[in-house]
This record gives sequence, structure tokens and C-alpha cells, in this order.
Amino acid sequence: MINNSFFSTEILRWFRENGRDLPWRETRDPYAIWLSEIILQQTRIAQGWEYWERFVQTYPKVEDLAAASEDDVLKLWQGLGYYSRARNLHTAAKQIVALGDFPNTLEGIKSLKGVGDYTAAAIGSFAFGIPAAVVDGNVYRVLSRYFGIDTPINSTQGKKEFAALAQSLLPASDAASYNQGMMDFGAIQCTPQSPKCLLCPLAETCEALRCGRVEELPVKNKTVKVKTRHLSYIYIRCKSSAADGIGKSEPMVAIHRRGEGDIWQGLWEPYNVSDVKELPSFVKNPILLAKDVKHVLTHRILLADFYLLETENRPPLPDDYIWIKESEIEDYGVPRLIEIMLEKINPAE
DNA sequence: AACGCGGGGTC
DNA sequence: GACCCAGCGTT
Repeated sequence: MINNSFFSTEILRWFRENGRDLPWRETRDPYAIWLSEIILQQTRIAQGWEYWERFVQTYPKVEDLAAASEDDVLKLWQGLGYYSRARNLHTAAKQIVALGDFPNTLEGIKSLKGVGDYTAAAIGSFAFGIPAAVVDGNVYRVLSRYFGIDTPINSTQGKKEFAALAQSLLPASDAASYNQGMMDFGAIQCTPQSPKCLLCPLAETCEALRCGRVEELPVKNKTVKVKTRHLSYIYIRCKSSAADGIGKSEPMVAIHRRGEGDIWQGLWEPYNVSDVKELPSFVKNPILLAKDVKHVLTHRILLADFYLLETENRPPLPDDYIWIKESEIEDYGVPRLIEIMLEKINPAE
């Protein structure tokens, strides 16, 4: 396609002077690099940074991660979102252990659960020097502007086109620096809004700037409409002790794990009565803690009601609910919305 | 090809 | 509000 060595050379030059200093760039350990790439999918570096540090510290080797429980992995992932990443991460860790070594080919890396085209190219180039071009949101933006390409980046045609263009521009001997340079250039210089065109080293040859189309590129097809969804939770605190009845003990609370086919799969939550047509008779005089708490996701607007119900005896709940000591709930991974609910029940924990 | 999936930052 | 972030998996 395009063999534009000027573009690539300028990206590499810009990167040497302006590249970000990131801890996962200081290693060639594919495990640590893989961790960073999964954590950073659709996630800002500032948000993922501490999670990466916690994961490499808690699970220094892939064997440690593979041996962990899914619950522990989800707990460590709590608050980061897109929880399928955590489940796939755990699955992939076991895949890697079964393989004996971290795969060192593009195909091998991509066979790992949760690793797609972008992540395979990133790990391959950073850890093994494989000349594969990454195409992330930054790359789409930089290429669409510099070359003036208005093919929608979320269309099949656009994905093919930009992938081929990115690959044709990649200097095979410097894949890692080029890839990192493209992403940093997009994140720092060629930003989504208010790109720094006045100070851009590529301004003179930028097609979007020449045509005054910087603000309208990249083109993206319309997104789906965000729907509103109501949720209702009852935090059931049971004061009587466990069945063994040894003295008075800490209150117990009921939680259950969210299942497949919905948001927050694998995370835990209190008694969920969102879809209950009629409240069970044991729900008497629940205390309303908060109504219509707004929680915005990419694809949903959630409005949640929080209730507190104090009881002496454990009411009958659906089979999948378990009773735990109130203080133990911090050992369970919960959605951010439930964290907010817990903060209302136990302020400043 | 379209959709589901989180949480947070920025303008 | 709208847009975006080191995207991937499923249907």
C-alpha cells in the first residue's frame, strides 16, 4: 500500500522525544506485558496503572494467576469494568500454563482468550519484536487524519483498510517503538478534541489539516441508542447468629453471584428485586436509602433504588443466595454501583 | 454486521 | 450531554 517512510520516521523521532514513561515498557516479560494490554483495553492509562501494579504484585508469575480462584481475580479487577476481561484473563493464564511457555508467535498469542488483533500485535511487537502493527483508537485517528481517510473506522471495510495501511507503514526493524509511538502520538499530540496541530511535526503533510477536516475525522458509524434500566436492591441484614447459635455474633447479609447473559457476570450483589413482580411477604418496612441513583454505562443508563431490611431471622431467598458475615462482603467482587450502595449503609468503612 | 459489555475522564 | 479510552466475544 503506502510505503511512507517520512511518516514512520517522524513518528519514531517524535516518540524518542515525547514517548510516555510507563512501567510495563521497562520489561520484555510477555506475561507482564500481556497483563498491561488486557487491563488497558478500552481503559485509560491513568485508570489502569494501579491495577497493573496490583496484578503483577499479587500474581508475579502466570502460574500464580492460573492457580488463583476466579473470585479472587474478579475481586482484584473490581472497579475496572468489562469484567469479561478478568474472566478471560484467568482462562488465558491457564492456557499459557498448559502450553508451558508464553506463546511467541502472532497466531499463538491470538489464540489466548481475550486477545484479539490489537492485543496480539501489541504483545508480539513489545515482547518478541514481531513486526505486527497495532490498530487501536489512537491509530485510527492518526491515520484517518494524516491520510485524509473517511472510511468509517467501525465498519468492516474500515478495519481492513486501516489495518493494511498501518501494517504498510510499520518499520519492521522497529515495530515496538513505532507501535508505541503511534499510540502516544494519538494520545498526546493528535488528540480527539483540540489536537495540537500548531505544534505538530506532521502538520505540513497532514491531509486533514490541509483540507480543514481535522475535526470531522475519524468517521464513525452511529452508535446504538442507550436505554434506561431500573434496578432495586434490598440489603438484608440478619441479626440473629448462625445456626450454631454461639452467643451473639456479627450480622449476616445475603448476596448472590450474577449469572451469564447480563451485565456484571460473576460479580456479587445483595438481594436483587429488580424483576420481582411482587415483593415476598417477609419484606416488611424496608428502609429506603436512596432512590433513582443514576449510574451510567456505555450502553445503559441505570437507575437504582437501595433498601435496607433488618430482620431477626433469615428469610427464605432463592437458592443461589448465600449468607455471609457483614464484614466479609469486602472479600467479594461487586459492581461499582453496589460499592456505592454499601457506602450508604456503612459510611466511611 | 450488529450488539453487549464498565467505569471514568474531558470538553 | 457527547465522545472517547492500548477492544473482544458472541450472535
